[in-house]
Amino acid sequence: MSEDRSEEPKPRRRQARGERRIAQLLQAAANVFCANGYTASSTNAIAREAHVSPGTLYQYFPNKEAIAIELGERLLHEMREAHGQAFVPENLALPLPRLLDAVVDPMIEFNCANPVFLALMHGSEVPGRIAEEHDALHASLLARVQEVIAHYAPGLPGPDRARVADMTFATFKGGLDLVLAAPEGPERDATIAELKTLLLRYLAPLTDEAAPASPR
Amino acid sequence: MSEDRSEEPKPRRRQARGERRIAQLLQAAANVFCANGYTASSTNAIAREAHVSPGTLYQYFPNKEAIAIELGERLLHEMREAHGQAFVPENLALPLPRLLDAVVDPMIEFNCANPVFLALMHGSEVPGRIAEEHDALHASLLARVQEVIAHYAPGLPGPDRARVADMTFATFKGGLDLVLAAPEGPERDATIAELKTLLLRYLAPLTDEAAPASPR
Amino acid sequence: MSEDRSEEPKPRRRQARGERRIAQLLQAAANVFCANGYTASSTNAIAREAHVSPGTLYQYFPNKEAIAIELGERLLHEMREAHGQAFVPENLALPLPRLLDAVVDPMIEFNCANPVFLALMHGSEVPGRIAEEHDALHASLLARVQEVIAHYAPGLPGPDRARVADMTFATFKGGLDLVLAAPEGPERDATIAELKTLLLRYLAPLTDEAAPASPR
Amino acid sequence: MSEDRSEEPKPRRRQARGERRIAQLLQAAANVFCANGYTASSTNAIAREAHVSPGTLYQYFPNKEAIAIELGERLLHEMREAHGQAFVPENLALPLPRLLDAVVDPMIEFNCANPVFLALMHGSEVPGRIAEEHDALHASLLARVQEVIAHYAPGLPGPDRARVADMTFATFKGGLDLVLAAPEGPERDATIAELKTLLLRYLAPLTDEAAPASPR
DNA sequence: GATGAATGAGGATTCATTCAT
DNA sequence: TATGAATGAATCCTCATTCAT
Repeated sequence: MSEDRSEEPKPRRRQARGERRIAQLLQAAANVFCANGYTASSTNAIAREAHVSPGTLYQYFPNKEAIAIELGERLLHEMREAHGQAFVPENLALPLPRLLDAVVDPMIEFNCANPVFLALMHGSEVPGRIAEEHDALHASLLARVQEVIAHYAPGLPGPDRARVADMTFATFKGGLDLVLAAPEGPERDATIAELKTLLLRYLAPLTDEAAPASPR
Repeated sequence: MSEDRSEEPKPRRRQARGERRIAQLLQAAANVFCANGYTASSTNAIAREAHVSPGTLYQYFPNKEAIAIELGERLLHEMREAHGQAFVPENLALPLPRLLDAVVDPMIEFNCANPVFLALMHGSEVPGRIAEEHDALHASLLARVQEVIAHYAPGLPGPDRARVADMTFATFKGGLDLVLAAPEGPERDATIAELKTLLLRYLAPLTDEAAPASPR
Repeated sequence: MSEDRSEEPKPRRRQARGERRIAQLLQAAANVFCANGYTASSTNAIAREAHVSPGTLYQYFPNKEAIAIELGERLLHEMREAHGQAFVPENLALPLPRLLDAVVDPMIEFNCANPVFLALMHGSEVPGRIAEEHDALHASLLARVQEVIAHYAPGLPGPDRARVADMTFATFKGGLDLVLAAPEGPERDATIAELKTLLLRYLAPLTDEAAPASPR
Repeated sequence: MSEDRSEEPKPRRRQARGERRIAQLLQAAANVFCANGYTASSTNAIAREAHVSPGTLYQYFPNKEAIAIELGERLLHEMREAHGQAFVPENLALPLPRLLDAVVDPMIEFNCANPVFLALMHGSEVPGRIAEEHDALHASLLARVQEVIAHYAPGLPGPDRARVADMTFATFKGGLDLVLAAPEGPERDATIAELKTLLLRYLAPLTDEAAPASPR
């Protein structure tokens, strides 16, 4: 609050306030989106949750969609910064079960801490048509999965790899729903373990060159 | 539901007319829900799609939610009637890959023919809190999965079985999204095959006592 | 109001009600447009003036602009029906002063009775850029003026005729403002007379081949 | 307004700065009013156009209306200073056609250079009720016209003179609309010439005592 | 002064639902 | 039964204006 006079305090202050407001609004949006889903959330409700007037909200975001987009981007960055090391080369060298731990655990942790993330991924709730807004979020994560798969199953042709990545990701999302729905505690832990088992069983044959890749 | 033959036809007519209206409205609702998602669908739009006035719609359904519920129930019944034999004892005796074919294929077929089904399951899009309306739908299907799992892995303790069923079902839903998003044709077929592979790899160890259950 | 039972009364009633509502809404819009101008008039205010809810207004008009358009068209039709005979061949045969009486008087009368007309012509208040919505209204009237001028000054080249028509019409509009601003009574009458004098002096030389056309 | 030379420069600076701000804001307002009309112009848009914050705008003007008023007054002064000599006695001695040139040409030039002027005269677009804000502007110009007419037609009784002045001015405004709407170049020039013809034909009989003043 | 964040009432428009016919 | 007119609260968003810094 007191001005440090050897620096540029005015703009700093202003921007700091603006940033705080934005964060506050995004947090409020996260709460409201979680509670009602994106479509059913109103900008007025978000403003109310943030204890600001609707006008204030619109000073920072041009419309509802922009809030979701910004929220998604922030979450993505946050996730990368917090758990980005999951995809470092060292981890890629791990055996699959360990890699799954390294990738899935922080991901789940992050989603437990930020349940909006899933809410945004479920997006505009229209199946078979993913809203552009959430596309980026989705695409970015999918790319990660593809990388890992490419590393583990280098022999897999591109289209197959894409399909496996899609399926892996879809499965993970489905499992994540379950994890978030489970009450925190042993039940949730067991669900997490089960999800890892599922992914492991699915992906192990891809990397296991000796074994017949698929029993079909 | 079963037809009593040889009785008073007049009231039957009335009911028949009502039934036709209801079917018409539900079909319209299905279209609209598919196009826009449940939340973004308006009852006026449904009435319009059904070539009926809003007042008429409310003569058959007390509110929007009731439409979704009834639609879900009908779809469930339809699914049971059309593909209920998937769960007959004969199928339960099949080896797992065959059972998967027997269960998954009609299920996917049904969902391709009735994409609302998935739309309703995604429900009110709020993760971690399944709307009561779609609960029944969900629960009913889950029960089926549990039965099959109970049959295939009789030694599995109850809680584990529930968890496996949940996970299986969640995975199936996730895969179904992918299938419906894929363009009809070879791509969709490949996605279906992949989904079955996934399920097979997940479930096979449960039933395959001789084999090492899990590579972990 | 009473039902003639040998005809189709139901639809008639409905349509009649709708028509009445539309008329009521347009009348309300006329009042509000007159009082505040188009831009500053709110649909809510129009609905309030019509003693209906905003929703009702939107059952008959898709948006504010549509109200202005419909209002303009109705006024135009009304004007044509009420005073369309001003342009009949008999009048065209009159000497210019009589023609001016025949054309200007009913026009002014109509505008006194329907002051919205002018409000709509002033349109979206942006000079040099006439809103499309009111264009039709404007164009239609202008065409009439051109016809008369073409008849009175057949030797006038096309572009000149257009210019004269534009100027005549602009002048008339300007004079109309004055007329409407004047308090009803002798002052208004004098203003009307003055406007006719103006128009006569402007147009007389065009038709009066014998006289020296213009002192310039 | 006139500069007192050789006095304290400090306060002058401040005022100078304030003056610059005001000029900047008024110029911005002019642009915005021209583009959207008065009603549809927002103070925020004006501030933005002036590259200034809304707060700054309100430091110089108490409200939106005050901006229009001040703008109108400045334009009036500017017009007087730039073209005020149009009304000097020498011009009044000219024959009417020459006087029209002397008065109309600079007026049109000024309006072409400052199209807001017309926008403000059209004012709040409500016909038959001239907003007080623009009243002054209007009245001032009208007074000039009255003077000229009084000079040219000294025998005209007061009320008639007022009416003629009103009509002349209204006509001029209408013609000005046309002029500004015409594309710069020969078309605009022709429109200007036509407007002068119109005014000449209207006013000539007033001054031309020999001729029968009005054919009515 | 200058800033720009903040306000909250108000604007256009929609929607679930009701009601008179 | 069926209609569609009617409702009014709620939606998204804007704007004139104020205020703390």
